Amino acid sequence: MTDAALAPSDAPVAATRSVTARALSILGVFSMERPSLTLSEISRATGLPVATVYRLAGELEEGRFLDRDEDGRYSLGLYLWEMGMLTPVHGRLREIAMPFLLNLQYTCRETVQLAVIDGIDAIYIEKLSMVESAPVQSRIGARIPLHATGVGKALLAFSSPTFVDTVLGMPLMRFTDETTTSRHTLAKQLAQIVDDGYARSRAEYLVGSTSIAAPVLVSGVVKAAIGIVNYEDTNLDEWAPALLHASQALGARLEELRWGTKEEKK
Amino acid sequence: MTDAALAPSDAPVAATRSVTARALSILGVFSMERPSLTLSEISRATGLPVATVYRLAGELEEGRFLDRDEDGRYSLGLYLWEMGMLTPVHGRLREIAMPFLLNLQYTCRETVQLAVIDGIDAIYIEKLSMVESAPVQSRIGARIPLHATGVGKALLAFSSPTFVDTVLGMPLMRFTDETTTSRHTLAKQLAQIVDDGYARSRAEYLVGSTSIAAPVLVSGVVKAAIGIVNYEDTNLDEWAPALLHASQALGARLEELRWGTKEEKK
DNA sequence: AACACTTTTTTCATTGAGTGAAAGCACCGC
DNA sequence: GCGGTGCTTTCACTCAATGAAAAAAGTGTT
Repeated sequence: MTDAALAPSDAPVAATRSVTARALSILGVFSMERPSLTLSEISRATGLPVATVYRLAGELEEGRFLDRDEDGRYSLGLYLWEMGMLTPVHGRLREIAMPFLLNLQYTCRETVQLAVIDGIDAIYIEKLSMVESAPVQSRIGARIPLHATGVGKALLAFSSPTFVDTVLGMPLMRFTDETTTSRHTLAKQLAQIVDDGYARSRAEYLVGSTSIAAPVLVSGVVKAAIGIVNYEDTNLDEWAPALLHASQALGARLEELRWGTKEEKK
Repeated sequence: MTDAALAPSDAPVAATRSVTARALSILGVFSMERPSLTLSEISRATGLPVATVYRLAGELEEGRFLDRDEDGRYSLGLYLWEMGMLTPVHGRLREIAMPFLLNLQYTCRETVQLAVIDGIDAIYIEKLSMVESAPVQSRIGARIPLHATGVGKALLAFSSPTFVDTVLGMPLMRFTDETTTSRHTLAKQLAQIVDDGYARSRAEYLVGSTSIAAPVLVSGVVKAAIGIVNYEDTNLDEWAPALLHASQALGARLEELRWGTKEEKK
């Protein structure tokens, strides 16, 4: 990505008038690709005048939301990470899921992942891998399409019909030759997944990657999905029983812990 | 914690005049103990007028920094978690450390933890446990004293003399009967730890918990510490070789990856 | 070492975004 | 129906945020 991509013309972004929104938009310009930025880069990326960014970034730094290294480059602060750890996805889901994921990982020794739905994407909440295999696409925090991965399809298959319709109503992006882009085929696959209890995916999102994934159901609604992936294109079905056991056990545990959460209204 | 603890009188907190600082202070009132709050609770906790909190929280919600459930309660938003994942501790440390931690966990099957220094505390960055053993004190994101835990002492022992002096200069809080509170004794322990290459701790912070921990050195400076803990008071020294292997391998890996970081200036 | 260029920091007069008291609603429990 | 509490909206006032501009500090080129 060149600097030109951040030219003011490309950034009608923060046409917002409110101070708060401006400050938040500063935090928003950091990304996996650009984990640290200079003052003027932020200014260009947000479309805000340097002087304004200077002041706001200063306040964010004061609040420990931003760090500034000796070169003057800004990066997201540790405090932000600490807050992330207070978030429900972490405290109420990842924390509780961890022992189940570890046990599963221990059993099959493949990469294990946990994902949830956010908007019309899936997000990886956790990924346990004993090797440094990490293709960028499957980093923790990464957003991935619901129609083209194991966990995605597991999440979708057990979602409400109206939500499925919404997703099927949108263009199904193609990522590889194997990506399912036909609504009809996908619908059939989803039905099959419900039948089987788990989803399979081969090279639909990333060439060479294979996965199986099962939903985590709490009182009948999908809260997450657990997946097993590898990047060697070997068959994973032998692990289906272990996967199902883990996802069901986690679901049961979450149900047990539903200390007064009234989320079933949804 | 009663609600009285949040009474206005206790909260001269946000005497700040700046809008940004006010908005950020709203995020700051969420904690492990209070992961979700109502509008008026936030108002009391921050000392800001309800109307102000109403507006600011509304903007934070718009920016997806806060979530609001159907009951109107606010909680920290998923976006905040996503940002946490972009933070250096996650992307540059945890991500890289994970395979090493998993391998260690796989070897010894005890709880494995990763911690770094922040200010004069240690912070747990990761904790891998196959059982739901989690005492609140050792949650990921929790701050713990440098003088009273395995990872803490490992971090401290390999820190710069000036930093050690700073920490020894502060009151060493007592947590259990076993906590080392004498500067002199602690200094001797630290020297011993440097000699041994790893730290030991028994019930110094939490009764019944035992741990060993080794520093992760990158170009000779401590960047983190890896620890093995259990809560059954059994001896862990048998795992010292595996622990040292993991921490050294991680250190080497981090050194290898230091793509242009000029942190050695420090 | 002087020059052209970029980035960061500081200043300051101007103004409109943020403010919060107060009133209006909504929702309890009694 | 009636106090009590919490959430939302309004609005006149004002002070904090603004950003152009100048100064300062750095970076690279000839």
